[in-house]
Amino acid sequence: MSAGHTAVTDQVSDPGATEAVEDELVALEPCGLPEHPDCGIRDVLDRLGDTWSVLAVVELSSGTRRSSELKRALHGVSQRMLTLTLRRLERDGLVLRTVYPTVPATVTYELTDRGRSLTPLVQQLADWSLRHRAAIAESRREYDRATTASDRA
Amino acid sequence: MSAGHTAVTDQVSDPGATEAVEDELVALEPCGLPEHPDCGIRDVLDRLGDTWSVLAVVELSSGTRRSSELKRALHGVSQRMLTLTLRRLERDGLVLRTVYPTVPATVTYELTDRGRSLTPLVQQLADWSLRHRAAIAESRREYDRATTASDRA
DNA sequence: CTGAATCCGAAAGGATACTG
DNA sequence: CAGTATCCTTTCGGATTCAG
Repeated sequence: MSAGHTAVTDQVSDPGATEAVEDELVALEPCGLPEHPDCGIRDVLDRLGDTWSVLAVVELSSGTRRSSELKRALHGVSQRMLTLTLRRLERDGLVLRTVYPTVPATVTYELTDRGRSLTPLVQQLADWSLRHRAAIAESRREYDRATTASDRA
Repeated sequence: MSAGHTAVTDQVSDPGATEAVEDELVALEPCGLPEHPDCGIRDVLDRLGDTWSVLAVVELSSGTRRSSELKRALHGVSQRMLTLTLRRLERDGLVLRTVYPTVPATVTYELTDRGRSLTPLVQQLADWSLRHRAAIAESRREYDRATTASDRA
């Protein structure tokens, strides 16, 4: 990155900057669990739900990346979904997008503080997935074998 | 669930029972990150991605639940999605389904060991979501306000 | 009570072609 | 290189209805 001079970061302002204390459990006043429909937990979880968000955060957790680098790291991602995913992460204040006014456009992405606060969780998810993916695949085969042939029990 | 005598659990067999060591980081040999397409991480993450799986796991983390109880706990869920969600979790070996041969059918769901190993992660996700949802909502408003009016910088 | 089946609208997401 | 727009297919997921 060095030579960037007039890079344009998509800093709209500084929303939610006062969230500061990242390591203090919230009170859960309105609703503590899924009992409530409009609780808003799903709004956030849905972001982790789409196909590429988690992988993008994992990749960005090791440092700033260019768009093309992310494209390669996320492998099967289409240009469209890459952009959409990063836009949503940026919109949520998890990722900072910086545009360098170079000849062939240069754009970098990096995690914000909020995004970094999510890193350990996302890393654990990736670890868990890797640790269990074989057993899960086996469970699925078993399940399918037991259900397709005859019906269950 | 006291009186159950001949309850039928959907035990197909015991696939992946030898995964045992739940607290040892995996080696990540084949591929450590999203670099690889057929790595299989997404197969697992996708399960966390759908709308109700995480919420179901959270609810089941506090104990065995009947179908109707889950239906109420997950609030807006439709009968169809409740069944689908639980079936997928069962297929992945995260949830155990038990049918009691009572007059009006009785079915309970509970986490398996594998499902329980996921509980802390899911709980952290829920916590994180609650802790940040306000700030994220604010970021979204800011972002939308800055982009709908004029185009970005 | 629990769940399977059908119908159908709404998204997610890939492929491609086109701009700066 | 980075991103937008369009098209098109697949899946998600709700509503309803029927069955054990």
